[in-house]
Amino acid sequence: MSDPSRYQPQAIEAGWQRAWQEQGLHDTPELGPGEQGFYALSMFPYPSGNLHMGHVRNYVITDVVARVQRLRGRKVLHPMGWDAFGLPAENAAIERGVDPGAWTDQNIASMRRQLDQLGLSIDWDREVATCHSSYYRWTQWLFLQFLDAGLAYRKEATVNWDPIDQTVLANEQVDADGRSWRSGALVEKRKLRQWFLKITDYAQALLDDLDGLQGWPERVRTMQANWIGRSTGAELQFAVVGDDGSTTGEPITVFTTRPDTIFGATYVVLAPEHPLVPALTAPQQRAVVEAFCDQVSRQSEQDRTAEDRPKRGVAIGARVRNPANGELLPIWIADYVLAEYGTGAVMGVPAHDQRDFLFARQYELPVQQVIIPEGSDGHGVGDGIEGGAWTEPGVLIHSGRFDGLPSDQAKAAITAAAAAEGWGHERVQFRLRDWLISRQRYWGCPIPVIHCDSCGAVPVPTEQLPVELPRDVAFTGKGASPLAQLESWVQVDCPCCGQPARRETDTMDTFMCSSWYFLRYSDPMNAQLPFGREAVDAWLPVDQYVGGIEHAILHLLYSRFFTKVLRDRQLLSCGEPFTKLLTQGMVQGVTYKNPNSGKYIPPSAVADAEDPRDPVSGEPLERFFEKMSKSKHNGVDPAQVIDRYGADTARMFILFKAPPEKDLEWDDADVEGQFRFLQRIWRLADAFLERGLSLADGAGSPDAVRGAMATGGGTLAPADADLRRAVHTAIAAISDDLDGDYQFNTAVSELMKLSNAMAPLLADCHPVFAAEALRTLVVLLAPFAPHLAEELWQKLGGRTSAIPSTPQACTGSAGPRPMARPWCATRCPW
RNA sequence: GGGAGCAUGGCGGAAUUGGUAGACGCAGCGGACUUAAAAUCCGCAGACGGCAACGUUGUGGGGGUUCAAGUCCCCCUGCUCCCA
Repeated sequence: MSDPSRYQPQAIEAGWQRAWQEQGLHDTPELGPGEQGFYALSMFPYPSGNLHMGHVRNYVITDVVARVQRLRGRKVLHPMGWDAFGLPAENAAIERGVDPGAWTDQNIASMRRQLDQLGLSIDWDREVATCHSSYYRWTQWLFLQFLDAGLAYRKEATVNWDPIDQTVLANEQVDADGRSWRSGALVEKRKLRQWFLKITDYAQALLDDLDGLQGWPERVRTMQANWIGRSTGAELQFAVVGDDGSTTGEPITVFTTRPDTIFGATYVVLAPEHPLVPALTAPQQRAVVEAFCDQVSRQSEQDRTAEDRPKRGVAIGARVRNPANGELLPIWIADYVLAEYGTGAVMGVPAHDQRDFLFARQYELPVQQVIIPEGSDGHGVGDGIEGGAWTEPGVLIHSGRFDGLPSDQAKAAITAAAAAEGWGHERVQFRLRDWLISRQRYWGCPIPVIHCDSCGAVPVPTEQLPVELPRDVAFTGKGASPLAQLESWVQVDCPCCGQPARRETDTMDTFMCSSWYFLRYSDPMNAQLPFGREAVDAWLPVDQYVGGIEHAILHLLYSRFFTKVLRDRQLLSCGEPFTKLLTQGMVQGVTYKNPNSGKYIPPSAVADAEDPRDPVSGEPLERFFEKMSKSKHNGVDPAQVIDRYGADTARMFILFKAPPEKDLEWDDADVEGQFRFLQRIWRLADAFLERGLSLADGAGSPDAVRGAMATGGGTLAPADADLRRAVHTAIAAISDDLDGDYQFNTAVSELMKLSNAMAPLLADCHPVFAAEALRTLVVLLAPFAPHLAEELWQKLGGRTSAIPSTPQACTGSAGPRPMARPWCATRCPW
């Protein structure tokens, strides 16, 4: 304990963190004209107040990337900030009466303290918090850009309402079970007038540019492509036919991806919300239709469209003419047709669409097969229609002049015929829908719009920004948003006509705030603009983005959309914000579960990990690894790990235990092992010093080694040769592990191999080569365990920081610049 | 149901991309040091057989291509993720 030569991280880490801070070592250097910097970015956290292991893994990975780039001589931007709007602050206000802003600022301060203990090389001068008006005035400014570009609009829509959080949600924020991504509540449908961003205008560009994102994981690109969901099909018009056989009024336009099956249509279905429904409904059907629409409005989208749910519908008592063959078909409305998708109307082809098939069987509608498998002779028509629809492509039958055509040709031919005859045209359809950004909550960025009876929705003039969130509001958790209840804030004069008007009381989806923060970091103090063109173009796109896979669609898609819009507004040059993306795996904790009771047992209550038993009943427990969570009692507190082993051990463990993109199983025994490894390095340095050697005055530098080699005539003693081989093998292997893919786990194992090889050789080898080995080990270690590397560098006689902040800083002869060379070396020419 | 991915010792994971499988670490075992323990150091370690040299076998299962397969191709099983 009192032995000063022992490795005691607690005694050294805080000091180095202070030294880096004081020397401004992690400040972002100015870029010269045309100079290429390196932008390393972690997804910024919500300031919950508690740092968890997932954060630690995220930021350590990015930190290593940033430190390696600095060692290689690049100018690095490595910022951090806070995704600080959101419901937890507002809920704290409702439950405990605290001010959401003050509550958030406290959490930021406390998380900042925890982050600082990790020794991250962050430029805190560029810190942003989305809830500060110095930031959100620009979120509002950008919203007005969207408005000006015609990309923000307001419409009445059936929206997802979260009954727990009392707000609407975007489609992306409702999961496959129809539950809120945040509260987990089953969302309800409500009709409200809401703000949307026209992300669909960029659907094609967002899809096309995925191909260029070769630095992204394949599966993220696939997920985005699926989400955008492009399909080519046709819009076909079915004329409505009156009782006397004449066509009347507006035709019904259906969207289909299978125009080749039009001869198999036996009915047409409208969404219950379709605008033509009231006009077309026959008087005798009106009551039943209205009852049905009312009932559907309470169903979730999932309930309506899932293939395995029963389909329900009613005929509305009107008919259309099939434009392909003139047949009269009944019009139905059904729950499985959605108003928001396509045209809100489909043609029912039960023979070749599974949902149509189930619907037709339910209501005994006719089935007409018009596609047969290729190579079939047409016998057994109707086969395969018994159990379900034949949905594969094939060859057309019962399709008049199109008989015999294969499906793909028939699609084109029928669409062409429709266009020529005026009853349809080709149509590209996207699954992606416009982004609903209104939220009926207080703790968010106010939408800078004023509603005037005579002028309509008027943008707040940019010189009046920010529209500040009022602080003197009452949080009841009931009724409308607190903003809507604050008349003194709501009442305002119209900027257009000066008449009394009312502020928009909705705030923005927090994903708006996080869709451009990476741009603000390039120019965080700018008081005239969200960012200057020069600054943003100098640093963007982000070279390496690191974050969780859970943002594969939401945040990453929205950010790409923002970037493209801002490029088209001439505010920046790049079309994609993130060149390379690393999605790190989860950090999992050891979990004990009683299989009989289903209860989770805290690891601290388990006496014997080899034979885990329920502390109360003595029943044997299941042991496995699962994402850390309070309810499973399997969380590990980063602060406790740092207190016990130091930040360097925590960093090394996280990097070594698994490749970065894979899930990581937190294991205390392995943490112990990492700590032992760092101790061995410490002892290695002690042994070196005990031999009376040092790294002062460039000892062991490439120049010194070259000199010794020349003097020795190029021949090496066996111990010297072995040592040099180990050193340069490690340099090559680690350089390789850090190029392209980040294989931190094998890089750390190479450090271990090097230290294992050095231990028995160091005593016998030539001082120059001993110095070379130790010097290399310390510098190779620096990005991973920066505090220890600094301490050893100083202890061994180095005078300045081992981690140069800028290329200029490493030109001094006493500095470690010569050591930066190992990162470039590939093979040792012995 | 559709799409993608994964499967290697007791465990986490390596394998220059077709070339000595199991690097590195954890756990384990043996030894040194110690009155003892901790710490540290040295050594062993896929499985089976053998005192040993060594032999056989071995990357979820089955088949194939190749001088050579953990790696490439086909089928099967199991798990994970995304979409329905």
